[in-house]
Amino acid sequence: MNTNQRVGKILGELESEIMEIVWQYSEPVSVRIVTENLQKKRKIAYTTIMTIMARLVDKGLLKRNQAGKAYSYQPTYSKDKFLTRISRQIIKNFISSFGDAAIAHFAGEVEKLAPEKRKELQKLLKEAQK
Amino acid sequence: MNTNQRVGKILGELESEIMEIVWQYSEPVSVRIVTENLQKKRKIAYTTIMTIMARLVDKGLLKRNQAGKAYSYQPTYSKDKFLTRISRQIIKNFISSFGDAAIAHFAGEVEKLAPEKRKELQKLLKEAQK
DNA sequence: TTAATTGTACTACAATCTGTAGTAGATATG
DNA sequence: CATATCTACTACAGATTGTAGTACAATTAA
Repeated sequence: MNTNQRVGKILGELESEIMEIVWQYSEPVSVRIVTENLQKKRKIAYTTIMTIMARLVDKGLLKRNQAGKAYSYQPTYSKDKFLTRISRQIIKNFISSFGDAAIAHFAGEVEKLAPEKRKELQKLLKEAQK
Repeated sequence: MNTNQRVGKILGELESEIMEIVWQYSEPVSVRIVTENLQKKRKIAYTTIMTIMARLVDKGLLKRNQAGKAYSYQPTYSKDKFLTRISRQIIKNFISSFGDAAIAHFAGEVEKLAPEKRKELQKLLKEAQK
């Protein structure tokens, strides 16, 4: 099946990478810092990062504050909270595209892909049942 | 949070609609039939449907056979199988973007969104555990 | 058999998203 | 003041999706 390569993608590749870096810091970060991080891996222009970070601000995923001359950026949501929200959206979309039955597939697949998480999931389910 | 409107979308809106229609038929369908179905809801050109169905063939989601003059289209995968595959891809993408922890969120969210599926999920988990 | 209908192939185009980055102008620093 | 740094603005290409027209082929109706 050749659905596009971005099936179920939430953010662009670079957007995700940047978010990961930002989440790694407990302090607000500058474009400079993110750029340095990314340039360890590959050549990429400062202004590219800047553009993407501005877009992440537009999307509400980053907040920024003036910090002297430069801006400093912070995640709007903790990674945890973000993942929760995003999961919810994905699942909602999924259901709204393909109906309620869709959900069982998620459960099944989550399960298969992370057998080591099984106990954790069961705990979650049990708790929810209370 | 304002991530784009297509967060976690698998197919385009129209693409999904068309797939749903095709899945509804046990027989292969023509573009004509799908068009008639969709036109009950809104004005849309025959050629539009045709284009999209050709794209779905490209993506491997539909197969087509010559049926007299026209083509007839069939889903490559049952809806069930499709959902399974797609779920898997989404989850993989999710994990590859956000790491292993991501998975627990899915579980949690699946759970919250479909409390009535809880037993079903538990059954799934139990079976998988054998 | 010719004309109308129907179907497909091909082409096109706009909007959106993403990655990529340059340039200009402002500001801070030496 | 000169240089470095930072942001704002602009640009652009490729992919995806929705939208549909046109041209040509084939089938069917008159």
